[in-house]
Amino acid sequence: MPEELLARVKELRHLLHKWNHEYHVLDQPSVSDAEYDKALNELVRLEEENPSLQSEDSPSQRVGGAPLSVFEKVEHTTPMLSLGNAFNEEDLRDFDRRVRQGVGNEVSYVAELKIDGLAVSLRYEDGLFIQGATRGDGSVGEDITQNLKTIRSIPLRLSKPVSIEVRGEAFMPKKSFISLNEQKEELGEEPFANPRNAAAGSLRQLDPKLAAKRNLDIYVYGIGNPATTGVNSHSGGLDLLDELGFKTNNERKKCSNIDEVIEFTSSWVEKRPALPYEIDGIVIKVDSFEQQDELGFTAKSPRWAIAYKFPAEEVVTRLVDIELNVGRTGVITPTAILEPVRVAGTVVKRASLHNEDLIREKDIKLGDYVIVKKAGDIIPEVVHVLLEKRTGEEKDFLMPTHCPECNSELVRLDEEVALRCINPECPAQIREGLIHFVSRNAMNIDGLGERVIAQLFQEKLISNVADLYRLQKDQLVAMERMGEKSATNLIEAITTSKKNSLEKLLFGLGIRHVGAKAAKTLAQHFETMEKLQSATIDDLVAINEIGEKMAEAVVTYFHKPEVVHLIDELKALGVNTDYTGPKLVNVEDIDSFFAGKTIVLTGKLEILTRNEAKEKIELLGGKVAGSVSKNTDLLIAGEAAGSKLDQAKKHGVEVWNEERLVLELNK
DNA sequence: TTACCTCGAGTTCA
DNA sequence: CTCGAGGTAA
Repeated sequence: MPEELLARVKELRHLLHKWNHEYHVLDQPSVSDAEYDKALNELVRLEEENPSLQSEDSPSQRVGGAPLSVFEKVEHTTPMLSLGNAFNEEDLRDFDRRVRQGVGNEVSYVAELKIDGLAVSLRYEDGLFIQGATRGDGSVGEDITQNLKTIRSIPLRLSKPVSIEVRGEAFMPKKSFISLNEQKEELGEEPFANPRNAAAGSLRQLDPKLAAKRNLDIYVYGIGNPATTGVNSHSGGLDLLDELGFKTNNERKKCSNIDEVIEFTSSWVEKRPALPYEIDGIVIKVDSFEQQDELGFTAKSPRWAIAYKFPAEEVVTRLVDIELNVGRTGVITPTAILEPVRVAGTVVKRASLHNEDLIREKDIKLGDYVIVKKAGDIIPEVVHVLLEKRTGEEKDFLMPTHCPECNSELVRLDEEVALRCINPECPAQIREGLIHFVSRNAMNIDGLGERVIAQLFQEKLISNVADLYRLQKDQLVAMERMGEKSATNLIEAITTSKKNSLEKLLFGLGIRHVGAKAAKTLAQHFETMEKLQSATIDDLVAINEIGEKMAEAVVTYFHKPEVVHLIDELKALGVNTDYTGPKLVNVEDIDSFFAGKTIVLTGKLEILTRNEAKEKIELLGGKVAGSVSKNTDLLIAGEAAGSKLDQAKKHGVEVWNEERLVLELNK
């Protein structure tokens, strides 16, 4: 290989990297577009002619590589959580109060624009972009590396060889959206509904060459593994991201109190339309990482951040009808059928009305003009009726007295708002139950959607969940819109689902009060269906997280003769009924001082954060409680311990200092 | 709840 | 080529 060639390729890459950064990140181009394109074309040509020169971080990657056949799943190293929402000033002040209660009054916040796009994660190793993924459910997303590489403001190589995972929001600028839709219309194609959908659609293309044409952009706003970077605050993290060559959003402000935050949010309500991209709110984060750690997380979101959402767009339309649906549990849900109307970027035709009380409370009549908005900008909601638009032609809506599907009498169980069909043979309930059984969190049978289930049920090919495992391929092929290929895939998916761990089956069965979480707890504790079937109420209540209601529901369920029969059938058909997930370690089996003990932390800890301490204790089988009682085994008293220390003395509880705790933890 | 992409089925036309 | 289903995102 001629040396000049190698040198030229290197030079081109260097120049293109530099120009790219100037243009897309700094917004200060030093060369014309034509010059850039010329260099890029030369590089692409040289690499094509000399395949040995190709490289993952070459700017030539921006034009899009070979099409993919599927998106691979990727597990995020640290989960991508969603944020809690604030809809008004009061919510923000509540948030501030909670934060200061946790970490004291010395708090600064960083307020940033919340870009309306798609959350993505970007992984770099030794400064090289190696993988990009969607958020997915927070822990597992899809690998969209090839498409993300076509976004010019994503650096393929960082200014320093660090290994880092960053998070950002990919979006389509308003301008690109408008011109893309103009192009589409010229070609006679359907335009995209809004920039966010356009961006999402672009990133879901299997062919990255198409994504490359879509002019997407990104703002990077966070680091997944900040502990490894040496920075100690969110604002420091953003500065680091700038330094590494990422594009961050400059419209951010460090605020020393909540009033400044509120002023920032309200100033953007007016400035929002003038931005070249869409935003749907403001994100507020506690700046200090130490304080973030101290605040920790709730089950679904960090306690140190919140998303302020701009007031939702409200639109007037007419409610033409109310439809009734029977759910899996027999609950009757009324749904408003609306005259189609555009709200917040999409056309809304229906909105759930939840129950009869809500209809009465809002005094909704058929034919009323109503205000509609999208709560959290996603779920449509009828806000209220426009009484002044009443003509007298409106009709009262009456809840039915009988099930719309099986015509049996509906009942309202005491203290419940819902009206229910309690006929266990109600076809609607059976059908919905089957749909639930195959759904993702339950048995997860791919290719079996609502429609196919409804069709199978209609044609009496299945009448309970065991029948699914009796289906034959030729029965499927005989159905409408079901060919050889689909049928094979479906049978395969059904067979695969037999191997599922017990909790999936338990959740799928749809026992009252047993959701995905409880199903897992039960499966972990009992490990086999037989043991669970013979459990008594006392056995169940003894388990943490299982209350009386749930215990009763479980016992009642397994005592029904038809359930016993169903489970026998499933077993005979080869469905696994054992727990096959990671083994739950029995607390008594842990060889640790903390096993089975209840520990309370108080005062200011110096070595560990409160959360770290809690996690470590729980890992060793201990339980961390909030206040001291006679059941407390041990109190860890940090600096300036207060009333809890007195309480402990009163109850004769053993007291340790933090050092002693750390020693024991590290044993 | 709606929009978007992808896939397979079924139809139409060369 | 069109249609409808499934899966994913917000």
